[in-house]
Amino acid sequence: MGSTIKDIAKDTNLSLATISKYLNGKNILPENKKLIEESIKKLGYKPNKTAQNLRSKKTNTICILLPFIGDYFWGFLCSIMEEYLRKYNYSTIISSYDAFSDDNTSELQFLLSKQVDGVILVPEYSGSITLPSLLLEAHIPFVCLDQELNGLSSDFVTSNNRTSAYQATKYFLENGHKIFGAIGGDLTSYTMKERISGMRDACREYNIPEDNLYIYGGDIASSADFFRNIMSMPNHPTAMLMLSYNYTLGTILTLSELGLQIPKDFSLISFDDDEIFSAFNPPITTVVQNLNEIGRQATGLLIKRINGDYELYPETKMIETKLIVRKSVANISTM
Amino acid sequence: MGSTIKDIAKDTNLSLATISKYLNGKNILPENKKLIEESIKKLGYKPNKTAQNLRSKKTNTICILLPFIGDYFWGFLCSIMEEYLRKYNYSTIISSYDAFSDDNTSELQFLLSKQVDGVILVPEYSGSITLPSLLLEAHIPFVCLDQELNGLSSDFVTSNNRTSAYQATKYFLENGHKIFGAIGGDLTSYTMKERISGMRDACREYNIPEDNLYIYGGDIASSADFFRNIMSMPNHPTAMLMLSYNYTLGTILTLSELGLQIPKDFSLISFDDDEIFSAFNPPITTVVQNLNEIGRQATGLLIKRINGDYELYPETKMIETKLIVRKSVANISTM
DNA sequence: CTGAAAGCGCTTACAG
DNA sequence: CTGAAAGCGCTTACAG
Repeated sequence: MGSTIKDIAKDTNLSLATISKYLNGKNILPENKKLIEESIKKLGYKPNKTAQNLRSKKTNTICILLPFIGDYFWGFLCSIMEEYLRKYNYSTIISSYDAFSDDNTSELQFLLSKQVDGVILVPEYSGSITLPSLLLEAHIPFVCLDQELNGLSSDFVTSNNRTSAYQATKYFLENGHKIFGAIGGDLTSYTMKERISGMRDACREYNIPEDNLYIYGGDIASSADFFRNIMSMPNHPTAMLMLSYNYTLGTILTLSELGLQIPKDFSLISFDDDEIFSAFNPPITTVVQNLNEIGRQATGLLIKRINGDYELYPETKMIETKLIVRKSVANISTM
Repeated sequence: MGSTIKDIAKDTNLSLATISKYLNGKNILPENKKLIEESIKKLGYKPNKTAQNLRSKKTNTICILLPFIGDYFWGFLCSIMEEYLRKYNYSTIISSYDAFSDDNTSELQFLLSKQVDGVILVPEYSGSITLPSLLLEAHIPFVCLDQELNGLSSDFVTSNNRTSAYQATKYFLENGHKIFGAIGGDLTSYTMKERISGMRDACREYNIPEDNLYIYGGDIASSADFFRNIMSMPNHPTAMLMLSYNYTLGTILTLSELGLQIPKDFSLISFDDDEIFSAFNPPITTVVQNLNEIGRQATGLLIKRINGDYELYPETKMIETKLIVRKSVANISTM
């Protein structure tokens, strides 16, 4: 079907080796280069990656390993990283793995048989280290995203969760809020712990007692119950930081159910932005992660490791977030 | 590093060919089979897929091609299809392409160089046929998902959009609603046109005049304006079908802003389900697509084509949806 | 059923 | 800079 390097060699009267050199950007005579290029065009030649991989023992393929693909947040990040990797001349396989299994050998088999050059790993939670341990043993370079691993040091790229929560909390404080809280999912995960630490940092700075901070972790329905309970207290919070997207939606609805208006009756900041938050009335103030930078740093670091550069290993890169101020936080300091 | 077929041959005193036959499930003597299996275990042998691919000219790789990966809906479906494909012994590459480009040759190059055996294609809109045309020319089997192509016949798997909208509308009608509508994004796309046809089918059946049907397509902010306008009319709709997830959230918030309660003051059905819809108060009635079945059918059909079976080509598979009745539709027939 | 040999399409030392 | 030769790890006819 397609033409091969042999056809080009025959057509140009050059050797296979010379064609190969051209393909790999090595030095050849300009006149030969021209000959080869014409021939490639004429014969519609395309290098066979499979053969290249077999010979060079490099697949130029990396795998993004997710606990479960069906998550909106990771989808965006995957496309960003894919684009960066393409620039490095790498192609990307996206696959999922079972983070709750004690035995990830089948996943390792997959990576090994695919001969991927490296892995970008998104841990489900900080404790899922069976797969990372296997990668380490198999000498497959990998970079962790988002969650730091417990008891296993590795390269690691994440948002500066602590600082971002600190900034959001500070914004509450500057607007006169003195009792507030946070709602989210699994609070034992690395990212959530960091965010809560950031809140406490700000409280300490402003001399806000621990008791003024209401923090809840659980599913959406139970967190709505928590929220209703807390709002029935006489000295209830005036503001809350939503630790992830879904909880923001839930809380907004609970508020409207209680007949409370944002920001007049209650202030809100949400982690992670979405088209819908700016379309809301009022538009919601959010903490946005710099996904592009996360993707850029993670891929860059991985390629560096693949190329054998283990300078500063293991390295942690914290990417700054941005507080997008819209209209969901009221200034109550004059009250 | 890893052991090869040669090592197994040496270790078992059998020939390369015999090992290969074992690997490919051909008949060999039971005693040899046992020998080989022991040796494989002992040496930790793993077949090198790259070499297998090069020789057999089959990569057992298919590519899911999305207009943009960062979409929640496709993420789920991708993981489902990946799982099915794994059962067929295929691995999956997920990649994105530019649906608005007139020139998709770089995407084709990518597929060609990766030597994928087939493609599952998600068109951005019905008119994006530059890439499908190239696939057709290159004799790469592909199956379209979700959107039917304009002016290019191909295998095609989608939800039964028309029937699902018909059923939702009928549910409105059975509950006494006589003026209603739909809100969604790009109404010129195949899926949206089908859904609107389904609504009209139901209206015709119940002798509801065209004028009682308010349909709007646009972004979330402008559709909120539309909704506010329409609700200020004296004879405003009592119910609406939300043609996609985001619009449901927007409309719920507009309603609460207007001080209207679901379902007492307004009824709602949403396309596509999400955890949050059942956590809402009241929980939202939704039309859910059978993603698992869509994934199963799409992968099954593609594998069939790859294996050269072109029976009934081009084939369209419409997957039934399900109306999940919760509490967002009021019965107003006694009013 | 088994094995010796050729070859998939390319890259990699090694001479020249 | 160029080319002849070997070989990456496997599969595929072909004899036996």
